[in-house]
Amino acid sequence: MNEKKLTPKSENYSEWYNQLVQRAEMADYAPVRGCMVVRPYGWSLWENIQAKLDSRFKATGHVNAAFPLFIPMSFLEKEKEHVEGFAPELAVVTIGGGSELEEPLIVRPTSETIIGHMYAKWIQSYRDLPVLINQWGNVVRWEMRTRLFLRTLEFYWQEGHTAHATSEEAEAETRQMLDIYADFARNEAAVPVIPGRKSESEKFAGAVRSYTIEAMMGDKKALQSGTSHNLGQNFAKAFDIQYLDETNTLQYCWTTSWGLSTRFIGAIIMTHGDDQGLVLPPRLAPIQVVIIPIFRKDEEQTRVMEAVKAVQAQLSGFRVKVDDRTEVTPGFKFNQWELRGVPLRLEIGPKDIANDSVALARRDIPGREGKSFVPRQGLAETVADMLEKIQANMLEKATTFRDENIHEPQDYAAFKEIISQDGWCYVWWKPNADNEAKIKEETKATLRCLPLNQTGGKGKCIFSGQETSEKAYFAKAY
RNA sequence: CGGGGUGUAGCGCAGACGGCCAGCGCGCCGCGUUUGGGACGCGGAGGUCGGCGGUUCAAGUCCGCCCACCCCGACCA
Repeated sequence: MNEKKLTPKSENYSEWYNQLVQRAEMADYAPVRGCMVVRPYGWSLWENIQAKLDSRFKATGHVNAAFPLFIPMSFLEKEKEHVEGFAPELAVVTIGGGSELEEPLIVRPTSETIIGHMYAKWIQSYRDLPVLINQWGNVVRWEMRTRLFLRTLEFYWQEGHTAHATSEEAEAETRQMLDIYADFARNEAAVPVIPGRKSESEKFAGAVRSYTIEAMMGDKKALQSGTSHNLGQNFAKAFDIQYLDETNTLQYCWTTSWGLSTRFIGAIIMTHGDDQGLVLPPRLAPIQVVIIPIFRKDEEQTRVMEAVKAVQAQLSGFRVKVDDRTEVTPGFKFNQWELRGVPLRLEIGPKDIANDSVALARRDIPGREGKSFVPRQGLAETVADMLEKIQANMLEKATTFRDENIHEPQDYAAFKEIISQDGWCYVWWKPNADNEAKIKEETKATLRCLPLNQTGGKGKCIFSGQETSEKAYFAKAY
């Protein structure tokens, strides 16, 4: 931890990740096993993620609310698959105020049940539909193995829960939210994702259909980065969420749920990070431009700091940080802000003042190539333009990397070979849970998704050889 | 829960055969010189050696039990 350089990605990827998260002050280990403290820099990134998602939710008619952390144990038991799926990872509260509770409370692992309970109260008529509510909160799942951001006992997320009059409407909502996640991932986080449907064995406990956005990390492992579920009438029936339709007939609602968590921060780190540290997409970066003043003598300091103030004012439209510490050298600051992934570094020294210019260094292009000297005139436009270029370049680089590592083997032997080298396989697939399990056992690869934009046509299933019209992605995953 | 490993200053570590004052690097604090790619000098602060018990004149050091964490497997956003 005290060495100056990070462990290189190529040497030990998970060590690189662990060091980076901590050294960049994104998060730290909490005193409780598997729990994390999200530090201000990490939380700031999360707030920007929240803002981008929340505005998309609002624009599509959703409203926010807050439901309780505690859920009666019995609620979970009302939906068979749901309880089976979550029972092993529940935290249960049995004592309150010093005395044994009549009914144990679970700390929510997700809120379908308690929200379903409330929807049953609130919904009476088709006129009450649809109900489109989102909640920002935390949930607890007692996981075996944990990693900062990727899998912690407690994590932060948003969970949307909607109720509709028809199956078609619920499916449309499920797909709409998946589209929103995909759009957010690509256009705000520069994380290229593949939207698709989960297989039966990978779907959410209690869902009819689950959709996912899958991303490829820097070690080529897949990360499920957001999910959207069509719950059909499963929860409506379990919780009596019913409405009277136009013909005065009692009907069960059709519900959905969709979530994206702080795990996505892990996706950003592992999609873009390099051996110098984080590389944050400009649209989400807590700090977009860091200004580093450079001076020797007091006289220089005065002049430089004046120029810094002026430049800062020019850049008031951006998230700017001036690093005016005098106890560390500029070189130290360069490294530190690169570690923390700030997209653009702006240097101002005596030479720049003489030239009426500033030096700009792009985080996405290391070294001299990424550095340029630009005039002070029109600096705001230059910076805006450069941030856009960085954002675009990051998406392009990540997309290229991903596509280079997706292969289309023609037989199972080739499939195994690719998986053993951590590549992704895009193959014809005839849905079959047993075969899926066998592949997982033999190769450790799981069916990541059946992508939404299928190439069409027919082919022979990579495993069973049966004719099929669907293709699937297989990969090792987090 | 099975297999392997580690607990000594904030972090990373060193401390033969037990021996008296527990050390090194980084970081931290003070002063001075520095400052365009991780500065340097001098002076400081900081420790229940994971816990409990045992052996011994004497225990980071040997023995036992416990605890915590890490890595590898079975579960997962």
